[in-house]
Amino acid sequence: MQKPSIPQGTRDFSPAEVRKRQYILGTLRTIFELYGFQPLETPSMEYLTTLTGKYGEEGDRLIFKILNNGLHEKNEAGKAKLNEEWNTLLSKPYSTPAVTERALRYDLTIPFARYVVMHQNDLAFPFRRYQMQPVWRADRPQKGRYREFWQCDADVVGSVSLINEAELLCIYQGAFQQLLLPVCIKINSRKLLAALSELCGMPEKMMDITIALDKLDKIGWVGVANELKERGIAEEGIWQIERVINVTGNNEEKLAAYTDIMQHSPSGIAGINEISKTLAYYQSLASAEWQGQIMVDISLARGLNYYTGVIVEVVCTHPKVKMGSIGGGGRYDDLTGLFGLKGLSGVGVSFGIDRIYDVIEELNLFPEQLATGSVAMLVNFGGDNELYALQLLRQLRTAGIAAELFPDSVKFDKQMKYANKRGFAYVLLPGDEEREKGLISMKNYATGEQKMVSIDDCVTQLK
RNA sequence: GAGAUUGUAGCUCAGUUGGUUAGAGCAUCAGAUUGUGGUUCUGAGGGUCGUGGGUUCGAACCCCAUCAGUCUCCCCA
Repeated sequence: MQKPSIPQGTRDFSPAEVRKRQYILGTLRTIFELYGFQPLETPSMEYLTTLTGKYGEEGDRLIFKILNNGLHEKNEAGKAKLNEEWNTLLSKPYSTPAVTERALRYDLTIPFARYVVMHQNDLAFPFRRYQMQPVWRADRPQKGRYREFWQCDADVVGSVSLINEAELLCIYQGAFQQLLLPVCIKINSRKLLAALSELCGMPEKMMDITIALDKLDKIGWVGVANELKERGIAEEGIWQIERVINVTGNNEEKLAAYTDIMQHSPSGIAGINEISKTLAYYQSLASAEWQGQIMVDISLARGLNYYTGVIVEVVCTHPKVKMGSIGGGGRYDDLTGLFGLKGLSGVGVSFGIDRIYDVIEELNLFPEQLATGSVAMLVNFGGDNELYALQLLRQLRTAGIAAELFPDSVKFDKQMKYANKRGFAYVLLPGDEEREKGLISMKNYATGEQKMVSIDDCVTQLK
């Protein structure tokens, strides 16, 4: 007999975990709907050609590929070709259509772009959608990183207004407010990062500067300066970057200082305007009760290289929590251009629900009542009592009370132990005496108190 | 792609310099108790010590290989 196990980087979600996850997903869904976003689902698999080349060289390697079916059914000519391609395949990191032409979804953004292009005639732009589905990556799993995990995205395409950015900030605020998580939303613009590399006189080094800068809160300025040096940035450039990093103050003060430093850079000024306009819209739309702060942070970079405008990232500020970002997003111009639909700009945010789950769990902020299933269990006393129990069960369910009958007429204490483990609020005892009198004994399982009541009273009390 | 570390009962783990028949707790099942759970008590079942070689009179323990898990770096969510 083989020992059962599940593939590396995948997880089972037990009932209590599913409930907690659904609590998070449900909260997000309610918010998305409140802001007028529409639900979208796309297939678990896409054509490999849809996905390759969209996530960079590293990304291509991490796409889960699906072996073609019917490989064994090929005719002789097919077999020869397959043999040849198989050998090529083994010597190279990528695949060939003879062996694989489908792959598991790597994220939700590219399938969304594909969907928008395919359905452009049916959609009303600006189109806002939210999507909550699993994605797969053939990465080496480690703490908090899985090969199968869920993403929760909300995006708007077909509008360049910064009102969208402001609305997405509000979605973050509203969602984390409801989930009781204290957060800080960092905001930056890719245009500012571009301006920064201009300031160094090395616009072509933007990626290097961005990657190094992103590590600021992890390795500190000295570490970043070293990395910049290694990546070939001149002393003069590093000095310029340090000058910008050293700017402190509230958002207005920071933006004013950046304006001063970058006054000769058109993209710098554009980035600053973008951020301040977004914040202005946000002020008008924001609710006074939201606790989370929004902070301009020029060291914020975000990994994906398709962002072109405002970028944001959410971190939990609770002192007990040592966790990276729990959400992020930004604007990407021309995402659909890859599939032939030019000039459509989009902006979106993503919630890292596995991390959000871990944080809520650590802070013990899941609502208590999530853990319950059925309210009551009926003990099975067998014989005529079984039929009596079934009638009662029907009445309870008709009244909307979640209840279940122990299906086997086994020893009493076994049924009671089962009830205890399941954590029912009440156990109902339809035995000989109750049946003859047309009553029911109900036992409160928390207090141990038990009484015999009419069936109507029982239904009323459980409601 | 690089590195560290761990594989012993369903689960969590002991197991001494290599030495009889490999242990504990939890879980399961049975009984004390055929209409009263959580706390008790008694007993039982359950292991090819990840796999394959090697060293040895003798290997869970030492050596080699291999597979798998976990973690770190890279990168990312």
